Amino acid sequence: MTMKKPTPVKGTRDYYPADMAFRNWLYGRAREASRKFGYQEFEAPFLETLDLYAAKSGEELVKEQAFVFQDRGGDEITLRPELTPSLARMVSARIGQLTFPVRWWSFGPFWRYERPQKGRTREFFQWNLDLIGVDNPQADAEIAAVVCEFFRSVGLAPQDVKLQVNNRRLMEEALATLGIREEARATAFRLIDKKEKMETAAWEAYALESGLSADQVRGLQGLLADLELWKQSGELQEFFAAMEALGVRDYVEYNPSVIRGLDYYTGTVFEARDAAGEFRAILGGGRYDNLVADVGGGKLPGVGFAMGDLIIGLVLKKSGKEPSLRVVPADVLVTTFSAQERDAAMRTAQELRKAGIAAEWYPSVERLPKQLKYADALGIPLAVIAGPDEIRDGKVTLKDLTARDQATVRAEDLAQEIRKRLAGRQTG
RNA sequence: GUGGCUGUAGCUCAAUCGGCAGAGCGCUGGACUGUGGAUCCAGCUGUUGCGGGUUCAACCCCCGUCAGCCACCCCA
Repeated sequence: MTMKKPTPVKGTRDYYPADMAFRNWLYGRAREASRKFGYQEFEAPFLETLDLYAAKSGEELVKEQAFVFQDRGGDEITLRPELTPSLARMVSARIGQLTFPVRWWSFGPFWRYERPQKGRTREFFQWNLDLIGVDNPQADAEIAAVVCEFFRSVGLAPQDVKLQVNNRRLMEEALATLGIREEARATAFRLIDKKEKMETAAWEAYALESGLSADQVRGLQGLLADLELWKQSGELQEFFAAMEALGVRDYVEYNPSVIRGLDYYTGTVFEARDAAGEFRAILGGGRYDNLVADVGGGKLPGVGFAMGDLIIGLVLKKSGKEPSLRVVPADVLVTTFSAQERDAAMRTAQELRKAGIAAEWYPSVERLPKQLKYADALGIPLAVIAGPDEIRDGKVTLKDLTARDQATVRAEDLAQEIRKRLAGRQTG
């Protein structure tokens, strides 16, 4: 009985070795930026109870977009759609033992039940980084500076990407002066979030429909056009000054229409975008001063961000900064000359491994050209050839596929000869 | 959840008005029996996503279905 060709689960991605190499590279860059600022790596469960997210992450995210199912005991379980609530839970559980401030980061998979499209899948990876226990604008700036350090390390300059910053407290005060009450704040935030995504006329109609007066709509438009609005916020003034001190002021800019979708943000909010504005936000984050308390911990302020692996990949590709990564780890292919030399070839490969060299052995007897083509196709730079002539003399031939030359050396000198070749390559 | 586009060889894609299903790349072999990337020659590969319908005849038109992509929504 033949099975119908199985299809992958909608919205998941297969990581073939080349994809895995990119993911690992991204992980490495994130780890390096995190490490430089003293952040510690942690991981949370991929499964959480549904109520952890209830009324914290945003209605839509939990009710519409979380993977939820019942376990065999009947409990409502969700595949985590984001990390911050888990982080808040973990911190809250050890609030008496941890040394504050806490600087933690993580890189792992998340799931959202959405319709897949460009830059969005149902299963994706996120880099999360959070600073908990400090509530000043300098802490916000440090978080932003980690982002900038990351961008710099992957080759994205301030002219390629911008960190756009705003502050919810500032916007709340500004809304109040327009006579927009607290009850209407969520609506107003939504309007702010929409402003840059809609045509002006459509946005105005939508705003009026949402219950704002014509005056309020005009006032809101005025706010969103005011790039100097941040000067009315002491927090943002300090934030930008701190970015200056950290030497990354050129990566950030004020944008009054950045507000972020998650409900738990309380102060500074930011998102990074490509300069051309072609893609969605590369990452988003901000200050959440009530979240730890909301999951039953004490009052603990926090600030952090999350970066998905998809958009950053698209931006890097678009800007030509995609790394060229070697997928094949082997530095040398030990060829099998014929059945008579097969055991000798296996021994040679094993000797190289003992010497710390990544060596592939060609696992069947084939014509030499085919074996060398294999090495070429995989990008293995060196090949070892040992036929009857070499073996009789206790020698092997080391072929450099890149330099297009070869030398016959004594078998016991092979590892050293290979190291010499590889060293010359890496410095060059 | 709503709307649009697309499914043809391993990959990228062609196929005129409905009239024998093709090319490039790749792969295999050879030119070259102990030496790779170039070149040349030869060769292999198909349930045209799947199911039904219309027709003398369907990759092409119609209906359904599945999958992928894109946009909305939301967000990393």
